[in-house]
Amino acid sequence: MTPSPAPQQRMTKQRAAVLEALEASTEFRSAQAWHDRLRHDGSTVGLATVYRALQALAESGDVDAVVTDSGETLYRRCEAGEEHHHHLRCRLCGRAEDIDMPEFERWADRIASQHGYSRIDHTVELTGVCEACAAEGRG
Amino acid sequence: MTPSPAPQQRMTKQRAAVLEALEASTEFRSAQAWHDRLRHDGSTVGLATVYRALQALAESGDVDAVVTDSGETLYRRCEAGEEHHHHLRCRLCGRAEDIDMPEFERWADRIASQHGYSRIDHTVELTGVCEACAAEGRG
DNA sequence: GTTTGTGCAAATATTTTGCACTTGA
DNA sequence: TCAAGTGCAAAATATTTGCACAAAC
Repeated sequence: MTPSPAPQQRMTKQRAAVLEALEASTEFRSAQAWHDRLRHDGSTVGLATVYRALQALAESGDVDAVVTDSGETLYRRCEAGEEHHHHLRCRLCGRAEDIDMPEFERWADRIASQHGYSRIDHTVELTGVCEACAAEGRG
Repeated sequence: MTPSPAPQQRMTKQRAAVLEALEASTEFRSAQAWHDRLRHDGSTVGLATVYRALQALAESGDVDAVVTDSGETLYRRCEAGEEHHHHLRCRLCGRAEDIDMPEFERWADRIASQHGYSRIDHTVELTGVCEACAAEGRG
């Protein structure tokens, strides 16, 4: 019965580095990719630590996490205190736009109740090819 | 430059068993779960074969595949020749309903073009707790 | 000083692949 | 016949965990 009111997170050098990396980009990247980037930037942080940090941040809502079709989990920093929102992500370069869809939220709730479902959650991911990537003829 | 016009699939005992299992349920299950069920039902089919079969079926559009938050891929039979559709899935028992959302498709395309994205694809997964599970007070 | 975080390596979990053998069309 | 399918075991990929040590508060 330990109360643990709000699991305090200590600000370590490693965690700061992860946050800094997240701040420096708006792209969704896998834990491994963030780790690579950190190592390239001179950090000696361990892979497991990056996983643990991203996990903690995702749990506290400070980063967005999405799962790709291949089962990889991608992370991206989340605008502070932002409302629940969705993403339009370029599947080639990882760039992502935030999009709002208030109509959808209402619609989802309605459909769910019609089918007798409660405690609804939803995942919406739009992926495509952004203008820059399309211009380069990639893909 | 082999033409390979339409990759013919042979109907083997194993593949038939997989299809039969899929037909007997409307729930989303992981490849491993389908394999377990097949073994329980007396089949001696191998795990790799189940993976290969589900993969082939998903590719040909005969089964629906979704990826969970934890990265597992779930499969379910797909109504023959059905249009693109989405699911409302119970995260406790795996039951799922098919839902239609023509408005959403149009809306997604519009949003995407507004941001300059092309070749749009989307993932929409609604999850919740179905009436039966809620009644049992699970979760 | 005690609790939380870290690095490493080993463990897990899921899915894929190489290969010799079998089988459906 | 013979290309496609299968089983097994090993590989690949992605992530988690145990543990001794270090650092934060």
